[in-house]
Amino acid sequence: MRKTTIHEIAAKAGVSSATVSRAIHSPHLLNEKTLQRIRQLMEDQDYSYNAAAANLSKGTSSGVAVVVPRVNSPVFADTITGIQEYLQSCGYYVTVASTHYDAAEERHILKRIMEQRPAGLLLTGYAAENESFVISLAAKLPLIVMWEKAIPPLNYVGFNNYQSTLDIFTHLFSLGHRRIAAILGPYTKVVRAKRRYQAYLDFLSGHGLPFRQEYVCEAEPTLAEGKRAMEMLVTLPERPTAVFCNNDLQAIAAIRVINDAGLSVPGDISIFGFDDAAVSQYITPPLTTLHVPSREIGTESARFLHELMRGAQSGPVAHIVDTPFILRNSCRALREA
Amino acid sequence: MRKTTIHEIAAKAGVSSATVSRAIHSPHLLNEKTLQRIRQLMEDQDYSYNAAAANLSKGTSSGVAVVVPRVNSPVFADTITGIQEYLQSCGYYVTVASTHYDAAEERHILKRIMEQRPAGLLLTGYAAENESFVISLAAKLPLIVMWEKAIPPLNYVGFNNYQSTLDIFTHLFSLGHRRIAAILGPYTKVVRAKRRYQAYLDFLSGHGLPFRQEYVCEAEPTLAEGKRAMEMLVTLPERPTAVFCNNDLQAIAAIRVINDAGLSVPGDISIFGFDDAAVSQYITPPLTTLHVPSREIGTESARFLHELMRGAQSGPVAHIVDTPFILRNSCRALREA
DNA sequence: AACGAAAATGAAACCGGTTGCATTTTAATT
DNA sequence: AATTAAAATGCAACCGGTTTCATTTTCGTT
Repeated sequence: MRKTTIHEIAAKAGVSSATVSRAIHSPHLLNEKTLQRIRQLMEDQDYSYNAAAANLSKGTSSGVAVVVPRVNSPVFADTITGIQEYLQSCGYYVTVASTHYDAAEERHILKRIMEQRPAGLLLTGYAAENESFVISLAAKLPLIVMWEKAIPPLNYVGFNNYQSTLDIFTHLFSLGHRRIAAILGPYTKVVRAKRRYQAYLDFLSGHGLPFRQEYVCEAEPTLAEGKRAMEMLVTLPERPTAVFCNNDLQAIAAIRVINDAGLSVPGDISIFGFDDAAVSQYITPPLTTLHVPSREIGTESARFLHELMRGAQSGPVAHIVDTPFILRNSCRALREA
Repeated sequence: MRKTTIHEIAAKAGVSSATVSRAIHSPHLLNEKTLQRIRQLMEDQDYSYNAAAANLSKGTSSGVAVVVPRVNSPVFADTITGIQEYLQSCGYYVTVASTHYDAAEERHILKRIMEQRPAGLLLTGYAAENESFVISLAAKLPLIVMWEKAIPPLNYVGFNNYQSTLDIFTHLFSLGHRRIAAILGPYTKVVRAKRRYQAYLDFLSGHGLPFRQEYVCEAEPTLAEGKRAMEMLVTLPERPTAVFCNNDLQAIAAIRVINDAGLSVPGDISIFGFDDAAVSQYITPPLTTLHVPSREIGTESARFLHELMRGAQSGPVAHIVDTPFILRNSCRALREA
């Protein structure tokens, strides 16, 4: 049951294995008849190219690894989709790994991935404490950080999480809101979330608003966690009039909780989401949110990575995607009672 | 900038490369001092294991390929998550490929994947015309079909799409509905969708209901397509009183369309979804649907695959997961006017 | 001290392509 | 027919681990 090799094909075709190798990769420089003969043989013998052998010989593979905190978040799923579709069409295959927002696991995963000698690496952020490690990786292979600005020499495709978040709070302020709560991501662990938290703090102090511990929730970007956080907020003696949610899933769950408490969105509480998940425009009320072009981040990252992998010596990639407000109906101006 | 190899480590440690190889995989059969010395050297020299070399030598890799129609469907994303988490913890890495519901692409992808000599293969269904090809693959490596019953000798973890769908229609019938429309998947292409379509046909004829072409929509399982389909249905002179949606995303979009048309769910039209996506319980009205344990399908498939890959000679895997109704508020009994 | 079994290690073939360079074949030109 | 450039193909070392079988070391026993 052993696999046929190019050597066997070569023997039967009366040529050398080099010629068979060329038949696969550079058919144009073979004699037409030889080529036909070899191809026929490969067909007959059910030949299957052995990528592992090629990888070893060439020192690299046609694999690209994507590292995300979790696979089943809508936004990362979109990003992965963008990457996957683009790279698959270029002949690369995409391996996905998840870190569960854990720095140690991230580091371990990255090491294991490097053993595969991938052609490129796509990271969704990275833990702060792994920064120097990531930089050392970037010296070894094409690498792009996604979803966040990264410091040189790292390439990135993302946006300014700090600024975007700040803009949202400022917007809520301009609508008259003063009691503004924030359901944030795991800011003690994730750089991206940390920046958003910082934006919240700076917003408060910048507008002379008091910091209230009970107005800030650290939650994973899931429906369940959004629910948990909102359940806490809605029972507060002094309820917030507006809540920033770190992602749309949390926002959707928050709306449900608010409704279940007999309150209305945006009547009693305004909700501002983050990401603009596909489903957000279909819910009731349609969600006001900030659009993050998750899929485009994937596609663009893949495109740049592809260029780097093909050896383009372009300067460092620093691509900032646009994140416009999507004003729908879950947020409105506060009318003074 | 060449990578350090075990041979270099061996030379510096004054041992043979075989010993270094053992230090990596079977440290217990090395002398303690030798082991320490080698490990120290690996650390100092920044040694990185070359998986490609190992793959070639061993004839297999520690990679598992997952083939899905599309990555960013919530249900497949869940399945992939389940797979990924399970297998990553077992030391495998997971490569994802998508077929876009295209048989030719599926076949092409599978061939390319086989070049990687993966340790196992996980398929989300497969195109009907590729069946014999898939069966031939199953003879070469551990392979499990997910989301659908498969015929021997194929292993599968899934459920009976035909029966589950039939149950839903029967349920709607028992609620008094007679004008029942169906937004189906791409049944001309996907086996899974084809079976559901057949269930619809059999339901109609089984209950003496007329087949109306305008009541059946072929649509991809996306929000946009669900919207398109429902927009068509809602303008029909004789509107359906209940609509089966092939997946929850379509159902969510359908509800929005109905609301926008000034009608209510379930007041005017009952909606029955499929999948029980995480978000479905959070929307308004909470969606009545059929729960598909997407993540569990992934986990179970991964578990079985893992067993097969470790050489367990268990009989064929035929695991049917439970798909209970989740009765929420988008569906109700028809009261005769 | 001698012996045998167990533990530790080495030698080298092997996995299946790749590729630079050499060589042969073919075709074009004078 | 001779010359030469171009096209086609071969040779063989190489990529970096793995693994079988043989050999050497170590160590407990008598």
